[in-house]
Amino acid sequence: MNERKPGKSRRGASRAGAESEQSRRRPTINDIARLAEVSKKTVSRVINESPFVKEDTREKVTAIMRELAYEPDPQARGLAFRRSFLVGFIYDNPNPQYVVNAQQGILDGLKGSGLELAVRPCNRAADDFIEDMRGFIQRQKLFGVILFPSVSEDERLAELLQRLDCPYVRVASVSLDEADSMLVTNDAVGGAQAARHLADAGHTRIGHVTGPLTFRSTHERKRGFAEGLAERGMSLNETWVREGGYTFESGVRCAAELIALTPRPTAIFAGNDEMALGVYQAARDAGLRVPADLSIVGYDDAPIAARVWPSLTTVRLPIRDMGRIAARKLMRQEGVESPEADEQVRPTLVVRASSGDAPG
Amino acid sequence: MNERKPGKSRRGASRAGAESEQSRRRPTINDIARLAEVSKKTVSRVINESPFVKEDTREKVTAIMRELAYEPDPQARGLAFRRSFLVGFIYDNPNPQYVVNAQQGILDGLKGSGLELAVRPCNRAADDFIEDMRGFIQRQKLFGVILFPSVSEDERLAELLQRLDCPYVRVASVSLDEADSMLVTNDAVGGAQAARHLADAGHTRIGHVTGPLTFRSTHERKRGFAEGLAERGMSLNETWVREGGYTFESGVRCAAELIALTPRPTAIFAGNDEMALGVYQAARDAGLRVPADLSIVGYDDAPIAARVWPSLTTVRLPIRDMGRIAARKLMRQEGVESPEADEQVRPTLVVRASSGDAPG
DNA sequence: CAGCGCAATGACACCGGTTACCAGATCGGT
DNA sequence: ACCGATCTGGTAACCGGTGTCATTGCGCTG
Repeated sequence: MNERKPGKSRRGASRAGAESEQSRRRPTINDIARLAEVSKKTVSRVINESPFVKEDTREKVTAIMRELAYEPDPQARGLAFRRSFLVGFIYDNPNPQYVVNAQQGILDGLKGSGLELAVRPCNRAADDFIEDMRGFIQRQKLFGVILFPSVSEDERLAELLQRLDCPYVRVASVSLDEADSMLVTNDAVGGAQAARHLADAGHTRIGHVTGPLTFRSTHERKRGFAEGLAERGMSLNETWVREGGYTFESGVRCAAELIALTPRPTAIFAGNDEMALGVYQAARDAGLRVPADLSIVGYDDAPIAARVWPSLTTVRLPIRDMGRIAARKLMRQEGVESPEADEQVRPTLVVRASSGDAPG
Repeated sequence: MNERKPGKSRRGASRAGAESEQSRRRPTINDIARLAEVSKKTVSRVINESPFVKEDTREKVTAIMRELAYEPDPQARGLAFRRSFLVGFIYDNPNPQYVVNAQQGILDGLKGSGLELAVRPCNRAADDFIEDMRGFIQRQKLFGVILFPSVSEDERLAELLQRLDCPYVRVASVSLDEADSMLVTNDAVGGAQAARHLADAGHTRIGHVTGPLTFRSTHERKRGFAEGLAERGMSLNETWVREGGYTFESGVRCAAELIALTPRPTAIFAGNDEMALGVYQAARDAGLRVPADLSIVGYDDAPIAARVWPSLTTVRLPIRDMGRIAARKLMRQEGVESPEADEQVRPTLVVRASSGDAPG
């Protein structure tokens, strides 16, 4: 008698005919061992690439595994290893484009390794945030965790991961941890590129709508922007800086304030593309033409940047690459072979139609 | 001697001090059984909500589980159940917004159930597509799979899932399967709404840029659109219909063709927002004002729809809801309690600035 | 009061791999 | 030919749960 609740599952609904039962069942390590005339331990050694197996034996076992299309059961392996083959992707970024790209990159990096990706959005402001994460990490005995901004900047989570002995890689705009666990995005470089581009076009009154000051990336982008201006003999005028919230609405509001100044800036560098679109809106509201009256530069190169009119000049972040690199970093940390050595992550400026020469 | 490859893992690197070892280890079912003075089988019964446990016993066991913050190991359970607690989300939609929303919805539905979500992008055109999927499903012994368009329309995959006895839910614009496994998106309803909206604004020459004809949704949206026009005593003129590819560029191309006709349409219904933006571009190229000279309606309500100027009238698809409903459908199929009964998925028209009265 | 049926529980094997430990085989050196 | 060192492979226990089946205790019936 089955003790489980009913549930009209289709499983096991097949007829009792046991004819091809043997051949239908997935092969186990015992089947391989029997056919190869070795012990299951030896098969296990082959699976785990132990060096203590004679070449002949290894080949024989490998051949049979291939023949039966044998795939070791990750659950059983995980149980014995006291560890799963699940990599956790924990994120709290509201930008879908960002999340999907990061996720895709991580999957690129994981491909072929036998590791699966379990995704987990989170809310850092929630009371049970840490408890929730602890449950996820510990219950699933995660192989490792990959963190992207802004949750990557959370020290409570980092501390939890260390305490639970769970390997992780943090992607962030500044180094917060030991090098092995960090992938730095060089946001300052992107800021500097935006600054040089606008300065070289002759702009001298340049505004900046920043992200929330609680984000590291905000400071990095601003710092780089200031440095870029400095290279051209200018300096960032705080009068023309406003703190936004990485949202469209905040972009509108901040840009409207900047445009209302006398003299007004002739160019605005927005901390992300979303806010840059808000700047477009504010410019339209004020009757300013882009880029004739006002040049605009964004950050991220969201797909929308190429779709709006005029198309948006912006700093492209290689998010997908970052995901791939982060995944491989994690694997290498854990002794899994991965094809590629470390790469540098560098933002690049994509010049489109929203930026032009300074008026006058 | 350790046979594994090195890998400078931090795991197990802690000092040998065994003082708090006992209390640090996660409790197992044996610990609970010992403290509750019952057999582990009885604890197992409590975990699985078997009805054959005396109320007293259940309470005692539950109390101890809570006290020790015991969480059964999903790997061990899965091994014994011959099934994992992983739900697979297989997708091939290129639209990040769509993917993230669907994913978020599925996670909403799964929340608190103990099921985790493993994501898997795929390429239906690849030679090893089915083999790849088979590996994923069988190796991980997936609890179930959720499919969104367009991979949800793939019959080879559906057949594979049936053969492997893996439960699934398909989200699609038409019913392709038994009701339990299907969540229908009623795309025709959305098409009809667009048609009525434009007809009521006085448009009589209405163009339509469709998606690829290989997609079911394309036919549904077009069918609904035609029905909506019919309700207003009009009919869809095939002269004003073009097949696009759900991409920006195809939107530009098709709209340019339509605009070049004499007489030209005064309104265009695009099969998705991406193409609708292409229509904007074509209108600008032709010197037409939106919506004064040309009204435009899209489909999806992508975030960009509210950001462009003029903002885009479009049909909103409740993708996140669809994800939640799909997840719960899957759970209910498998006898897992889920809080909510079935809901209907209905697109809604969001009227913005890109559509207006017919000129003249 | 014996006999029955059923709720409640436990003993034990098993899921598919792994490690710990041991024993047999191989091999070069003397 | 003998011996210890070095490989190689086997056995048993274990990872943390579940299935099967037997056993216990109890209220009810005849």
